[in-house]
Amino acid sequence: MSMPVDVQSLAKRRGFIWQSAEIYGSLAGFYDYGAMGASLKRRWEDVWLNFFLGLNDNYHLIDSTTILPEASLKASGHLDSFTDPLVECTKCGHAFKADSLIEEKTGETAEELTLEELDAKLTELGLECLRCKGPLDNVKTFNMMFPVGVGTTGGDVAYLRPETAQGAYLNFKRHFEILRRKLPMGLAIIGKAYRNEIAPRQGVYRMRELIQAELQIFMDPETFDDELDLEEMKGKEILVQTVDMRGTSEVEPVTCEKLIKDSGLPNFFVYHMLKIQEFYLECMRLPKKKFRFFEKSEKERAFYNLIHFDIEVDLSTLGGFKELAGIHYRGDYDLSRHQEHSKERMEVSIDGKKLIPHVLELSFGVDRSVWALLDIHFSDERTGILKLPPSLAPYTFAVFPLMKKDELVPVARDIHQTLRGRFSTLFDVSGSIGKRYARMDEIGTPFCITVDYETLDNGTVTIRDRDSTEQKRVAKQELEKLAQELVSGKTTFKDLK
RNA sequence: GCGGGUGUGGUGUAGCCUGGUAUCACUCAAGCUUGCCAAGCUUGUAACUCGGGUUCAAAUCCCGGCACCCGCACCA
Repeated sequence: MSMPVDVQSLAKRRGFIWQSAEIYGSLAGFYDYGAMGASLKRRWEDVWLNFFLGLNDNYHLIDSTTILPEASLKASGHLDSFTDPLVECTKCGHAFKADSLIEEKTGETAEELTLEELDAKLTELGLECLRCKGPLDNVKTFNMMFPVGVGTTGGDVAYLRPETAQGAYLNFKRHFEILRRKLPMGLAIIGKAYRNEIAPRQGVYRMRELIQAELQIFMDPETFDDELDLEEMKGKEILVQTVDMRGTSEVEPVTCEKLIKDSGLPNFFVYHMLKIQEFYLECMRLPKKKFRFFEKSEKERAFYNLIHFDIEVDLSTLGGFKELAGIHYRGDYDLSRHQEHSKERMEVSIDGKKLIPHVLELSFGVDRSVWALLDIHFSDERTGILKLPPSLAPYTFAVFPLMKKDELVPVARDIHQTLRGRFSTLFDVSGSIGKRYARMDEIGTPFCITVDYETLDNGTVTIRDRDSTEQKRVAKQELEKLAQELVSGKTTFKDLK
């Protein structure tokens, strides 16, 4: 009777997310959000901001441009490290990284060579295609950043930002002044970033236009610990796989104390790991066994990261643990580089001590996290349910008259009117009551309020719980207060009489 | 980017080999009905990925674009 249900088709059918520009045949790696998806994403961002800005009074939301001048990206290292010199075989068309070919042959680094030098070197070494022995073409660059022509002649070279982080670094000096020269100082940006992926696949996992939520914490590594309530870490466990633990199949929870002792991680780093874990496990309600920190080895991580852990979640739609976020200790790399290239002083003075602040970066993929919510909370029991936490569901409440009858409909409409101003609420009369419950299950609405004949007698309505389908009766007058408590989590459905 | 496979209403599909009115289910909308978990009845909306070629005639055969899936490569 029921059709097969899966997350992908539900996401399209119910208005969460799908490929952009479908009617013209789309481009790979670009996605649009529908009404449900946009709402879910917005709520995720709100919860994120609330949680991470709440860590310190001196953490703030800012915004910055998505187009950046070339010089700033030269300084950040993206112009060089985001560009790969590629050389194609003229016969079979296979592409190789030119510098790797030379390095493999000679054992010497070829990273510094210009295109012409690479060409000359390839000829000198008589290198040919590794696959078919065909002759190689000239070396070309492939840049992961999207170039933008600025101005009428397009003469000013600029790029779409490959990460939001730079916006915080470029504005560091001004914010430090505005926010009264205190450390730590946190600058959060939620916005688009762009990467011209060669072959984006796996749905929203690798997008060319993506949304990042990043918090750059500028701090003095020697005093940062003093700002934190390190007591919170006592006895708490982190789900982590360090480089040393690779190969073991299970992710072992490790206490914060042990992680600090064994891995030599700074207190402040582990403290923020704990906070990120709390965010995913409690705010997003991910199950423990599907969550882990995954340490990147020196080879795997970006050169500027001193310490780098990915936050990975086990997603059935993507076939295993996938990176959703990262926590990176970037040292003073970014500000030093910008000081060097821009000639602007990034050094600050705190209590007589001069330093270039270090950066702890908390970086989140918003699209990936939203997708993870769908993946994790989707269940095909009944006819498809999204068991989203109430704080994230697109609609928090739905109000129904039991039947399309003149005596029930206006009462239900009244209730909808009183709730809709403060909560995301849907009113629906169409179809049987069961069908309306099922529709709400599919988009994750946690609570349905139904007006029935008993409402006319004694002024009570039923509240139905999405996950258990249980119903409880409450007085109409108490709905608004109760709604507030259910949303905030102060009261759960189980607490109701 | 390379090799292979695939592309049909909103969703999931039949039809393609062997060219001739596009199947079925659910969804959605309207009406009737309905005292609590996708009930029933009636009516309706709605599709061959795009472009070119072959043919009297193309969803079907051929070529190309785009997208998706798998493998390789890529993913600071």
